[in-house]
Amino acid sequence: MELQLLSMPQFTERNLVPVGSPTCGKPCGVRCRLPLGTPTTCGDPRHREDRAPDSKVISGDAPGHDVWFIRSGILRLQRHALDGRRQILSLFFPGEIVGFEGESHEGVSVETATLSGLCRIDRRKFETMLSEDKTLRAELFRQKQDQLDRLHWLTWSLGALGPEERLCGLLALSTRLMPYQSLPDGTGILSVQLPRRDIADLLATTVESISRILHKLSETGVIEIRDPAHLRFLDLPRLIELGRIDDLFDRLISGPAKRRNRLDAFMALASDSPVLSCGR
Amino acid sequence: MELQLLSMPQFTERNLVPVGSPTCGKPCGVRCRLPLGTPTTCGDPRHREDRAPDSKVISGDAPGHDVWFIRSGILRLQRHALDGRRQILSLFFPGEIVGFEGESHEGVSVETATLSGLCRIDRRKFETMLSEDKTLRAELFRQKQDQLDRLHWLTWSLGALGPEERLCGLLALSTRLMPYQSLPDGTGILSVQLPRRDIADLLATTVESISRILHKLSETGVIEIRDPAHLRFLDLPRLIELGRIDDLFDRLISGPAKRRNRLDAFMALASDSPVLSCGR
DNA sequence: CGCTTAATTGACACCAGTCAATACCCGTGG
DNA sequence: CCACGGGTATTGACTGGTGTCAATTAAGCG
Repeated sequence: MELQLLSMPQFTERNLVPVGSPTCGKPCGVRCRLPLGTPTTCGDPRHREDRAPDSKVISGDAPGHDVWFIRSGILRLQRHALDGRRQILSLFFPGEIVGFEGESHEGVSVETATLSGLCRIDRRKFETMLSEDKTLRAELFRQKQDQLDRLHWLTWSLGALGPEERLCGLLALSTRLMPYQSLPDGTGILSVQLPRRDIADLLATTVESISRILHKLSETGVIEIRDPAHLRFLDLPRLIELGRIDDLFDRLISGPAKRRNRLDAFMALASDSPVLSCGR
Repeated sequence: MELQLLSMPQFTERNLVPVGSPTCGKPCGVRCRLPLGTPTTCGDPRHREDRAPDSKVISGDAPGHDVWFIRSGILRLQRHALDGRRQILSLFFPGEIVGFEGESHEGVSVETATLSGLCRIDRRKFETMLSEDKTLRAELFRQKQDQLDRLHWLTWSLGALGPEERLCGLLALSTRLMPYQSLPDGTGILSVQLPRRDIADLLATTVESISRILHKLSETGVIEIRDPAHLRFLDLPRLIELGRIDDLFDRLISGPAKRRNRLDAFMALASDSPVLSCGR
């Protein structure tokens, strides 16, 4: 049972919003401005687990009888080939539920990409909750659709775009997925939460290419590299353009909220869903 | 309203199982051995539409207030770039429901890849059916999961494998997705339903590469090319190996059936679901 | 029997992955 | 305080696979 504590030396920096501006009052880790799902805090501390990066959550081989709720951090759904090649198929963000369906195939696994706060839920208990709570059912359905949307983007990118375009697209999307501070002058600073390796394996390219592209972008004046984990976006519109996500941008981000309305119409419920009182 | 009749000259051949062996009694078009979903025939002829290949079903721009049930044929979910590049994100098979959610983004569209028999369902009516029929809800959820599984395979392939491996994988999977006749000697004949162009755009490669790979495989003795639309698999295990889907193979195919059991447990219902009495 | 479209084959160039070496950051221990 | 060590990021040189372009063949249909 690998339960690990918070202070992992080499990652403290990565998980903070460092640039000097206290826009959000709280300690503001990954919680900051995340429109996906509802990063509810788990009430019962007994079910909470704080995980260091690269810690295994779902192994794929060992089915594992738990469902996970993400309180904070980013998880990755990945797949390894025998020769070591890895492809990240999807990322999971705070508020999302992982491990109930489809994440426990042979060969695929789920791990933490960053320092993460999870909440463990017993599978049977979760199924009971599902059968009783329409709101939760609707939420789960919604999340599944979100995952499909994101996967559609990734598939499109991998198939039709080059490495540079893909990276630009990801960067643009990251303004909504990771801590991003808009500055008065229209620029903004992104805290890159994912290590290079994960970015590379997500976009099906290499760390070398990532580096090259990033520096090329900085020479073009699109971004400014403060340090490897902090990028200043000088021209976000251009980034969106380069990433060919003009149309996808809104949908992929604001989708969840809009979609919920349509679903609620027939899947029942009225309240705005605190969603999970986790465990108990 | 582009309702077209069955006899499209240049595709008659492609849509038949031609090789001399009447294994399946009926006229046996795409209906033959399709484990995905339940290709129920639509009772009311008024809602039925037979579509020629490359006919638009969902435009993406014009929302379109219909949901579609696939009686026969294969549909493709695709996305175009401004410069003409196209990526096929997913295929839909008989028994599946299309157009309810997530297929009507900006930029993406759904078209018929082969001659197809559809059934048009009014969106509002469909929503009503959904709210009343637990079975249908469960089925829809199940299909969403199936699409995720298939998309996971595609994403994995695009990201981690080369064109040759991807094609081999697709071919292996096609034994369950398209008409495939197992012969006594262990070999089998696949009727390729998709035109080269669609295969290329699905696997993010070119028709030239497809051709080259196919002929290379025939020289290696893995397959035999009877004609462009009919391949004889001399060594299916090798094909599975080359496509790196050893583990995925079963799951991707038999998944739907198994999964249903788990879902039904809490999403209610007992019967084996005729699923849709379409329209009315 | 000629037309259009699809499929094949060949020649070529270039992008991006691979390998290898260096620079950088950070935490540790002397 | 500084030297060391491990990991990450960066940079450079090289090569091979694949896409691109163009031409040929084959097939299907009127």
